Amino acid sequence: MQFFAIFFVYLMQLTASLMLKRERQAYIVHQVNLHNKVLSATLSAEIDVSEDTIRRDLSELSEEGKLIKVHGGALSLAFSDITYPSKKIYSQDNKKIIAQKAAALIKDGMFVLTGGGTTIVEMARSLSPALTATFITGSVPAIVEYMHHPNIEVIVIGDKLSKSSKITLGADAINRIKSIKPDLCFLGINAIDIKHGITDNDWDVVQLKQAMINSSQKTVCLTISEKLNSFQPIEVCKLKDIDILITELAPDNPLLQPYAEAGIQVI
Amino acid sequence: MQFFAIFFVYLMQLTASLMLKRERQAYIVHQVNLHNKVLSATLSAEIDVSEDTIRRDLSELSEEGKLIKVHGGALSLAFSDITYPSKKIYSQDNKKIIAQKAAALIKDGMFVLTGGGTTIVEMARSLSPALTATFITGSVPAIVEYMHHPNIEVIVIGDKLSKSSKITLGADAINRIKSIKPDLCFLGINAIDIKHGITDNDWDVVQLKQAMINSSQKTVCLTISEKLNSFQPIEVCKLKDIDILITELAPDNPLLQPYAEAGIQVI
DNA sequence: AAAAATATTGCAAAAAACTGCAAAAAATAG
DNA sequence: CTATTTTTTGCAGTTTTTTGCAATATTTTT
Repeated sequence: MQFFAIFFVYLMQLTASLMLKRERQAYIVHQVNLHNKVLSATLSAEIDVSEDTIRRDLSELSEEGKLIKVHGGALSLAFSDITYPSKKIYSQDNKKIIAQKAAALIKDGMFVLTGGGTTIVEMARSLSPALTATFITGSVPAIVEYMHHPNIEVIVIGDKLSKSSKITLGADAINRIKSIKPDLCFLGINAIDIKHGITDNDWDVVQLKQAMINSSQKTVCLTISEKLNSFQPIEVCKLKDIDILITELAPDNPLLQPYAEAGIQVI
Repeated sequence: MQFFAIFFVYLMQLTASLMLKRERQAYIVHQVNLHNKVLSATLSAEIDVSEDTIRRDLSELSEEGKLIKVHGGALSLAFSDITYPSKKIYSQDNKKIIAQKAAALIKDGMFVLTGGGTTIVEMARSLSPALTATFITGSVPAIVEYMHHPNIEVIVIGDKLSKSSKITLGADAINRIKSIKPDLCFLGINAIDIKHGITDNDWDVVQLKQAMINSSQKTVCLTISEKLNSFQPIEVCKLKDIDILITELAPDNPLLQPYAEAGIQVI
């Protein structure tokens, strides 16, 4: 405890004694880049100056484009609006990578069951025009994509259309899925995690996904790596129930090792 | 010693609970993009703020176009973006006229069965946004239109998708149609004529149309006047089996008189 | 049609930002 | 080294922003 006391006093002296404006601002920029955010109150306490001074510093640094000033403090440029669109495109690219890996699994003559979601639609777009296979789905955007393909057959799963997810949901859809035995099932997933398995946030969607997994010979899950190690309220299935996991990452990425060790083929 | 305890607690609070507004909003956007939907209640618990604050955040983000605010939470844009073909086939004003006459027949709470074809799609576009009804169809373009309507429910008839006609066709579709009793059935027709009744040129489509007509309380046929008094190889049904005929012409047009005399209500 | 959940609105308290100003510190010139 | 100018800083009063609460609508569900 004494050590802490000494340490603390040392810190105080360091910060309090000599801090020129330049020095102080450099410190602030450093903190922002380190923690992605700073609070005026914290800085004011850390360096021993009034909040007014901190505010003036933040204003200047903001003018210089070194950080983003917000009510109560400042954020790193990483939060900038500029980052958002590019991040979105980035995510779109990732989905393309996933889509291509997934499309490569489909061979001529296969029966393929697919769910909904943007990743699945992307996969539909990535299919080779020469592919001849049968796709079964209740996802309207996917149907539209498949419809434009020259050689694949499309079986529509009917039922009540969910406007939010744009797929058909209900007992009818589930029954129909139970009556088929596709070779492959592609599922865009919302959350996956070693402990909870695959999870989602919509009861009806979960019912359908469970039926899809049960009917299929092999289940392939598609997800961007951001969704790895996250979970949601409702369990879809255990990890052992899926066969293949596809992300935009290289299969040997450390993030994926736990899943590989759980017996899932990671692509 | 006590001072340190207080100091640490202070720090923890700063980092754990206090979240700058912008930061919080960035987190919300991230969550929405990741999981396609968020609930106000969940967010309020996750970040430790009142639901009012979350709602205000969602409103602002919604204004900025970063997500779609809905009752209880918000949805990702990506999901709603997927389908907006918006290819305005300002084909014929005639079809618009027909569409409007047809749309006027549909009252709140009705169950409506519709076929495929451009006229039906045009009708879907002419529906009042306030209309609350249930539409049943196997036509993909129609489904896409209905999906964009705020208040109608959509039941999709599943089966094998015919790429030429963009509707589902087959025994399954027919069976499903047999199991329902819609108030109205709208049929875009290919040929009508006093002697042969309603005729078409695709065997499977005819099977389906027959099932639709048999199931429905009332059958409404839509056609541009060009198709009047023409016929095709396969009979769909007799004139007496349909109830209402809609064309772009005024009801008292001489061309339509034979049909009126045959007992059909001409609009 | 009633009950539950969610939204909206107005309001008040707290936090933060801004304003003008004066004192202190630093820089500059003589 | 001193006097003057400039910059920086803190302070007090005022304004704006943010947030939560309560009362009231509205929507969704049963």
